Amino acid sequence: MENSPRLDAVLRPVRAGNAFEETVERLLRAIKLGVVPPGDRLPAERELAVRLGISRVTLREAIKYLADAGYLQVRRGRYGGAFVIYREAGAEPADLRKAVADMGQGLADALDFRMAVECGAAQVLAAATLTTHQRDTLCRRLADVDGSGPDDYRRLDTAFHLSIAELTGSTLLAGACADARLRVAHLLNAIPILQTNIDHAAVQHRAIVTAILVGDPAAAYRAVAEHLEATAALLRGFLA
Amino acid sequence: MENSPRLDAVLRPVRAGNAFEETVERLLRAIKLGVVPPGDRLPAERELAVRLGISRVTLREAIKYLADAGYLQVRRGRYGGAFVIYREAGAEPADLRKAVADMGQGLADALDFRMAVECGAAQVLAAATLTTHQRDTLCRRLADVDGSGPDDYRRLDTAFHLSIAELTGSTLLAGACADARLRVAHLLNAIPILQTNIDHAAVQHRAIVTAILVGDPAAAYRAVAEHLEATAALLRGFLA
DNA sequence: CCTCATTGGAACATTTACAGACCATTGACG
DNA sequence: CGTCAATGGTCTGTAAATGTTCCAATGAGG
Repeated sequence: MENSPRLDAVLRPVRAGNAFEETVERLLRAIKLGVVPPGDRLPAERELAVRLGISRVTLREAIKYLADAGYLQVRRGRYGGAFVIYREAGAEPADLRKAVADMGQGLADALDFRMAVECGAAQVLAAATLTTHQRDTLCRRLADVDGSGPDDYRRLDTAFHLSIAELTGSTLLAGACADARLRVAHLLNAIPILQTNIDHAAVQHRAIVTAILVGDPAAAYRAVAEHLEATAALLRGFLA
Repeated sequence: MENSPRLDAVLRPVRAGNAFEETVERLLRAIKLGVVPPGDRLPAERELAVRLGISRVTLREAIKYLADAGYLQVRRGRYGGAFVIYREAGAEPADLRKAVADMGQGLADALDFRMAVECGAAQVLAAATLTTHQRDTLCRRLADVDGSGPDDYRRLDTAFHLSIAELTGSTLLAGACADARLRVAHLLNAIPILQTNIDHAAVQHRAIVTAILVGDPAAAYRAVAEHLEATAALLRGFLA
């Protein structure tokens, strides 16, 4: 019996890189996913270092790097901090084509991963008994997306999708969804935001929320799958 | 707009502990999952260190610890190595209760994660067009479990479940499923293997395979969810 | 019975990461 | 207009982890 695939899956690297690299990656994720919106600041260094479980020195190196790269602006003194100054630039179709090609095999991998993990999260949430607070949060996030302007759309759309995973209460699941989304985030950002797409997405978002509130996992799956398949098909098109 | 929950999900600790602790944990999981069956040996230190992305010194400390704890026997010279001498002892209900209590909040987290990710994987696979080879592999893994003896049951059951994720072709998804299963493996091992459960599981396994082969994601979800919910409910019972 | 490739064992210098203490700056608020 | 709390900036010593090199043991195969 071959057990090499499982061996590879289990005996994989213990750590993705050194502390500095992992920290940069983590902060970049928070920035690109809009967890900390442009103009806002990261938590204070001392607090953030504790959150991330690293030393302040290492954190500062990562912040320095991101400041040099143009993502953060650091200001001293009380009411200072590391402010997000990054804003997603609209990419050219040629750039998107190149980005898709660069991912190669990784694109299908990432899309499948995202599909599995977001569908799973929605179903888990639909199968759970929700508190009033959970229902309210979900509806509020939906309203946020619907009421957003062009500048905020991506960020609030991301917030909506991630909140589904977060509401399950599983940090592992939330982390997986955040990871999945980040892997395709730069591609999604390169797709122009058309009113048609927004309207279409709004209908699908509402279907997802309804299925979850009603407690229908099967409907939740169909709604999420349909929603994600739309963008996935668009991206896959660039591979042909 | 509150964004603290998303902030917690993304800005969480970069590393679970020091390299030594993480390595011990990783090896222990490989052993308890049966990825390296009793009597077999781990890969050579030099190779394993590369696989795990750590130094040989750190790996050796972890191996030393596991040898002292009675999981491994280390032999020198050519054809030597670190041999697995651990055999799953039927755990006392008290031990299981303690183990469940120790996981605390992490248990619900892990169970939800596993549910989401395994359901998602099965649905992705069911939605895909499968090659003959994929179908054969799936059926073979199912047959392996059905034809297994008490000693091999856990290991082959794990192999069956993981092969679903592997067959999607997404390494990210396979990794997530392996991770999910590893987190509850030691609890599952503590549950006695009853013929009733095996028979019940066999029916459910067959339902999962059928749903995937037929290409029915909804049925795949129901089958996997029902299968996982059985053990999840059992474990949750120890929290009450 | 010897050889030797392969394996674990041990020591070294170097790099990375950490913890903690202290300094410098800022701006809201009294 | 000064205070001072909260923030980033800097330094030092310590511990952890690494990379490298060499040594020691083993046993299948010649």
